[in-house]
Amino acid sequence: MSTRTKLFEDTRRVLNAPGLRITNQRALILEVIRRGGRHLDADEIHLRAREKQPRLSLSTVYRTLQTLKKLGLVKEVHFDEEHHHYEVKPSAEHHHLVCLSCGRVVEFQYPLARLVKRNVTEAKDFEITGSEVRMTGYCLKCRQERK
Amino acid sequence: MSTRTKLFEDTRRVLNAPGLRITNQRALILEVIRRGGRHLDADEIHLRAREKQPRLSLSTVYRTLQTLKKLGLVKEVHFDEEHHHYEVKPSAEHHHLVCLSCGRVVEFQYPLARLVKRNVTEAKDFEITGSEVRMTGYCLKCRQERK
DNA sequence: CTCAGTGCAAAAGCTTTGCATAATA
DNA sequence: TATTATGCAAAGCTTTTGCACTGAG
Repeated sequence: MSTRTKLFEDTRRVLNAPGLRITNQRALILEVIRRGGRHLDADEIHLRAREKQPRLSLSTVYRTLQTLKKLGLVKEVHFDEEHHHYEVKPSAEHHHLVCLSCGRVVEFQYPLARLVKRNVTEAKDFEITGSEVRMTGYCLKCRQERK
Repeated sequence: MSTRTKLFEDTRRVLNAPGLRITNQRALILEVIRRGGRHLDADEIHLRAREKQPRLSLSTVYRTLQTLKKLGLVKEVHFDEEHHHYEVKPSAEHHHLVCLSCGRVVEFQYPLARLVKRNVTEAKDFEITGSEVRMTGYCLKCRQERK
């Protein structure tokens, strides 16, 4: 089975919504997000995808990201300042530590949702579907360099 | 004591960093943020401030916001999609519920930081200075309207 | 009087959109 | 063949910056 076909098989599995078409671009973008480790932004995805498909446009990246978001396949996360980042939807709940000095993002697992959900749902009459915890501070390396 | 003088007294108390000057614009912007309830974005602040000082520019709003951020007087929070929002730095730790349907933001208090800090600091060698929890879901009103 | 702060306009990101063309189902 | 998706270029937004002028200290 060729790489290309395999990609398609894989993509078909996840992009099987009615009216949706499976294209090279989508397969590639999905692959990039999956391989790429976590927390890629649109530009980074574009960059990496273009290594294999140089004519792929940024707009397609954005449009695909929106599509994947609607399908619930990727999650948009909001780090510090600027633009959006995307990560494949994780199975285990995890959160982010952002270093204010070097910008590095570390993940940590902590089952907050369950803990908080019960309290909040009752107290605020809010049906919670997702949670994101972002803690800021300084990583070991930067703390050492400050000294 | 005139309103203007009172404003200045108040502003002086918080803007007393070396080299910083106290201006009408800063006093006004600070006032708007404080009165304005929570979660204003730059544009909204600009709008409200201009009711009293029509020539105040958006750039000044942005620059003041940066200044206040550096002074630790306001906090930048990241809601769902687009641009930044600002709130006066709260004394009590609180977090946000964002309704995916109507965009309403509800605050809730929950002493997460202490709880999580201990675990995370040790496990990840990360010195935590701030935390933000954003939970998404559907508020009571929107849930009722869906039915 | 000096230097920080302001307004204005222009620039600089990131993201979205319109339209003709290409590709999927 | 009927649509959906793409590429390109242009437009849209939010945010930042340069510069001459104003105003606080």
